[in-house]
Amino acid sequence: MTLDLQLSMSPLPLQFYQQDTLSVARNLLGTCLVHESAEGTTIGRITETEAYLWGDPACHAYRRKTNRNGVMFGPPGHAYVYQIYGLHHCVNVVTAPEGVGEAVLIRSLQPLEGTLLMQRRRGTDKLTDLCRGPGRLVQAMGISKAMNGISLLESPLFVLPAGAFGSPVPVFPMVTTTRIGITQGTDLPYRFYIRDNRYVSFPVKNISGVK
DNA sequence: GCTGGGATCGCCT
DNA sequence: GGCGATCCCAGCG
Repeated sequence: MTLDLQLSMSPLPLQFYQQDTLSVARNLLGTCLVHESAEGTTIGRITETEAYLWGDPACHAYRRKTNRNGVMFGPPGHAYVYQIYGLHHCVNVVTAPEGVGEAVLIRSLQPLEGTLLMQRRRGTDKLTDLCRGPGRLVQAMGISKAMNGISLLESPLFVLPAGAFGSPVPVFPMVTTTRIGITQGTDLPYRFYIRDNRYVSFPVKNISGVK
């Protein structure tokens, strides 16, 4: 199938993001994140996610709604982009009904289209370094803080179902572990990734279950 | 108004 | 595997 035909596929609909947050985190594995920018189109298969839930001390929305986390309290199916450590940005998909602050962090992608553009944006040729890690993938995809709050149901930023771009749509083994880089809620098994995939940030760490 | 911590990365050894 | 860069914002006063 050509790129044009692939892109004619429909983005994941609102109903996808209305699933409970852990289901969204699991079901995002294997889907394809697309950004149609002025520089060109980049696409990556989602290989690693983390869920951040209501009542979860590691969740940015744990305490209350603020300017920074406000988008998390909005309707599902939107992008939550924030800056971390003053240098990098991370992208989440907002889940849960309006008023409930939950989201899924996208931690890694397998580059599928626009890899030359990704290499230029990242300043490296190494395929595995383009989108492995939340800060890296945001840079490779050309996602900016200005995109905080935009809808994920339409261009320029959206997700195509698993099965696009020759994904192994049937089944792939999924690993469930604790989350990376947090100091609270470290025991919660809210991180998911595709097993044996090279494009994962920290494989096989604190494995609590393999499906 | 000030202070400290944070869902990271790249470079160094 | 360790560490420095670097800045927004929440929390406190």
